[in-house]
Amino acid sequence: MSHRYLVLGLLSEKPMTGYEIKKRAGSALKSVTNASYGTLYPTLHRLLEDGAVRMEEHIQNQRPARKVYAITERGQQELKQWLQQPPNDDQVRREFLLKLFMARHLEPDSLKTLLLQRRESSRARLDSLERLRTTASASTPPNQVWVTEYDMEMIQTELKWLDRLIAGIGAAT
Amino acid sequence: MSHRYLVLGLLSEKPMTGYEIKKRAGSALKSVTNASYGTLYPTLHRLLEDGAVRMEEHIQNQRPARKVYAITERGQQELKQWLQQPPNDDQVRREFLLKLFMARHLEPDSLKTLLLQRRESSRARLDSLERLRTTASASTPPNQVWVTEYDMEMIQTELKWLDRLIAGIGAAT
DNA sequence: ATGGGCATGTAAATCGTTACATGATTCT
DNA sequence: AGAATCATGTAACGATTTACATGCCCAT
Repeated sequence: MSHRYLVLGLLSEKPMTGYEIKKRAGSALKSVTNASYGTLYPTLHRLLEDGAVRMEEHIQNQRPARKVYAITERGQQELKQWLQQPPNDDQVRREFLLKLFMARHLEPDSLKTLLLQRRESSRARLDSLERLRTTASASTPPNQVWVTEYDMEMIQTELKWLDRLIAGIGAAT
Repeated sequence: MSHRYLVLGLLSEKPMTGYEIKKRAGSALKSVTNASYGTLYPTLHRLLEDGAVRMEEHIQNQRPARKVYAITERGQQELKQWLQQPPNDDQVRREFLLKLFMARHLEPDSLKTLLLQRRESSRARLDSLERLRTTASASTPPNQVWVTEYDMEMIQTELKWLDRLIAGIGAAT
């Protein structure tokens, strides 16, 4: 039940709506999880039941009310306790790598397409991280910057590796 | 249903038992998935039903029979078709990074422990990859080597990043 | 003798995605 | 005019883990 702590952690920064949590999870924490609304909203409801968060409804006309969630004392405590435990191992599911692993069943052209598309999306991700970084105010906690740096370095390493591969298969043709 | 293709792909190398598939998935393909027996065995049964694999039982005394699975023509075809499709995005769940992101709620000592333990397990993983690499026979397909190189470079990048962080928080004390 | 590796599997519970439903506002 | 963003949520389905069940063989 790790999304519980994702949500709790984001709310410990500042009160937010479900929608905002999703956005933030999808930018700064993209390498941590890919949670969808179908996970996030029920998690929020559960947290509310358990008294780990509190909710304030801001009614607007003709639109769904913004439900702003804030962490409670109980929630803070639960979060801190969870933080003490050693983290579980990373879980991954990488179809791209799996396909590469089986590339021997692939035409050279399809392989090249696979690699080029990966490079494209990695580049895009790197750009968005760069934007995130320059946007970050001076008040951004250093530990959050560390995570962004981690992501950027990983992607840069991947890009170099991709470029080498692409050059390699190009030469072999 | 991506484990279907993981299994199919491994069986396209050579016939194997469920147990062997698990081992191989846990070494060469650790960065692709962390499938457990509870996923792998039912996947194998399903594949058999669908005629994508065939099974041969090798009875031994006093032990469960080894069930050796091999890919069929149908399976080959299905695998190739899947390979043509563009891969889904990577899915990740990284508690370690999430905890780091929230490290402001953590005592300096706990933070240091978190980082040191991560370094330890990353080192172990790097060692096992190095062993995998030196063990790899000359007949190992190049694309499989690429995946191992990918993993190694990622982990090396992570280790450098970890060392920097650890030095940084050490200095701050 | 103790632990690790070999070797199979199932059932319950949880977890998560996808697709759907709804609709105003603001930017291009 | 059309696309994107804001904003909530549910239901059905599918995927996965965890825990359980069983037991021999081999090396230290």
